[in-house]
Amino acid sequence: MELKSVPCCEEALVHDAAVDRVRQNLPPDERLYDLAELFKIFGDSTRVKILYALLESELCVCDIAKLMEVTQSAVSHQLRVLKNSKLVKFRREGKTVYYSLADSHVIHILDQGMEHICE
Amino acid sequence: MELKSVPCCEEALVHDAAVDRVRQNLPPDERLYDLAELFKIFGDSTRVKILYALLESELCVCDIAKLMEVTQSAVSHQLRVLKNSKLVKFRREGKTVYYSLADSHVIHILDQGMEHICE
DNA sequence: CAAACACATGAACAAGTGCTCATATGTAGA
DNA sequence: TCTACATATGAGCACTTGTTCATGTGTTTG
Repeated sequence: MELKSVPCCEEALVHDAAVDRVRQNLPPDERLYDLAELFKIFGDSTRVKILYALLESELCVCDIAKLMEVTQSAVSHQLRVLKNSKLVKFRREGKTVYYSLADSHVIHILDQGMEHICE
Repeated sequence: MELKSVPCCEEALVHDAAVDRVRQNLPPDERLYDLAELFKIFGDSTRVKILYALLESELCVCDIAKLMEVTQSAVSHQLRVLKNSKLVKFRREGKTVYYSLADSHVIHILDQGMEHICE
C-alpha cells in the first residue's frame, strides 16, 4: 500500500529521536499481528461466554448450547475457532465431546479484561 | 430469536445439574458483552501497535503515523476508538495533540496476551 | 447394516469494521 | 483576517465475521 507524502509535524528533529527509540523497542510486526488475532478471539460475546462457562466446568457442546440459548451449530462453529487458537481442548466420550479450557492463560486474560471493565 | 426445539443430549438429567450450576456462576450477559467489546478493541493490529508505541513514550498523532507507516487519517480514526474506550488519554499543546496510555490495565492486558502467544 | 443421536462443516447472507479520500475544525503566526 | 499546519471526521467501499440452514461425519445400539 502506497502512502501520500504528507508534510508531517515540523518539530521533526525533536520527535524523530523519540520515534526511532519507540520503533526499536516495538515488538516485530508479526508478533503484534498474532497478538491482535488472539484478542480478536476474545472480542465476541458468544465466545467470551463459552470461555466463562468452561471456567466453571467441562461441558459438552449440547450443554453449552442449552446454557447460552443459541443453536448447536453456532456453538460448534465458535468452539472450532477456540480450538484452533488453542484456547480450549476436548475429549471424546462415546457420542459426546467434552470441552474445557486449554490452560490458565485464558483465565488471566479474562480477569485482566474484567478488571478494566469494573473500574 | 427463536430456537428450533432440537432434542438435546439424553444424559440430560445428569448434565442439567452442571448446566444450572454454571449458569448461576456466569457473569451477567451485559458484563460479558462489555468484556467482549473491550477485547474487540485489542483485536486489531493497528490499534495494538499504537498501544505498544504509547507504552514507550507519549506521542503525537503525526509521529504515530510516521512510526506505523499508515496515513494520519487512519491513526486518528483508531485513536478515537481507543479514546472512547478509555484506553488512551491526550493533552493538547498548541497545534499538536499528544496521546498516552490511560492506565496500567492496558499494559497488563497486553502482557497476558503476549504470554499466551509466546508459549 | 440401519437408525438415532451428538457434533462438525460448507454455503450464503446480513451486519460490522477499517481503510481511503475529501473536507472540516482548531490553533498559531503574519 | 488570511494562511499554514496538526488533527478530526463523514461518506463510501472492500473486506471480514457470525449466524442460520442444510447436510455430512462419527459413534452407539439394535
